[in-house]
Amino acid sequence: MVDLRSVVDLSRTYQQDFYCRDTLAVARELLGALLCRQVSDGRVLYGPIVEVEAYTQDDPACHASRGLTPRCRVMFGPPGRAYVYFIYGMYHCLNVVTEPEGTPGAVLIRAVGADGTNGPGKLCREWQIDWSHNGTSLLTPGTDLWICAGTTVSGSDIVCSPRIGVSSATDRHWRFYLRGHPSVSKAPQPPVGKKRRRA
DNA sequence: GGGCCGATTGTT
DNA sequence: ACAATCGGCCCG
Repeated sequence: MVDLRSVVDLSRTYQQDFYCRDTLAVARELLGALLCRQVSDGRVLYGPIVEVEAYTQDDPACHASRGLTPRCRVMFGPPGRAYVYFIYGMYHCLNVVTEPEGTPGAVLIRAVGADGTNGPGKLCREWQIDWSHNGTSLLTPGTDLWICAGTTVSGSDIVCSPRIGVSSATDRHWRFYLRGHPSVSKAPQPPVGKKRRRA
C-alpha cells in the first residue's frame, strides 16, 4: 500500500493567496500541480494538471461576462473554490475560482495526467465530480478535492492556443497545456481541401 | 412557458 | 458532419 504522503505533499496544498491573483497567472501555474480527489469509497485519485483554460469577466466566452446569474454565482465568490457547471446535457466541467471576491474569474481544468482524465467532461465523469462540488473549497487537503504544488514546469514547456469549443475571442490564446503530453486534447482539425474562392 | 444554444464527446 | 441530451438564459 502506497502512502499517499510519499507522492503528494499535503503541506504544499495551495491556499487562498495562490488563487487570489490574475486568472492568467493562476492558469499557467496550475500546470504541473497535483489535482487530488477522494472519492466516496475512500480511494484517493490524483494526477498532474496538464491542460487548462482561463476565463475572465471582460471575456465574452466567460459565463460571468453578462453578470451574476444563479449558475455562475460562485465565480463571484471567494477564490479557491470549485466552480462546476453542466454542459451539453451530459457532462460536468471543473473550474477553480480565481481573483478577489467580487471579481469573477476561473480556470477550467481540461486534463490531468492520469488514465481516463483527458478532456474536461471525461475527467469529471471518471473522478465523480458533479454538482455536489460546486462552491466547495479546494483549500483543505484530504477532503473531497484539493490541489497541491507539484513539479515545477518550465515556461518553455507551456504552449498557448485559442480555447477549445470557444467561437468568440479567438484572439485570446488562453488555453495552456504541457507540450506533447498524451492527455492533452487534440485541437479540432481546421477544414482541409476546401476550395478557396478565387477573387 | 418557449426556444435556442452550449467552456463535450464519440460515432458516422 | 452530427447526434445525444438538458440546464441556463433571453425573450415575451
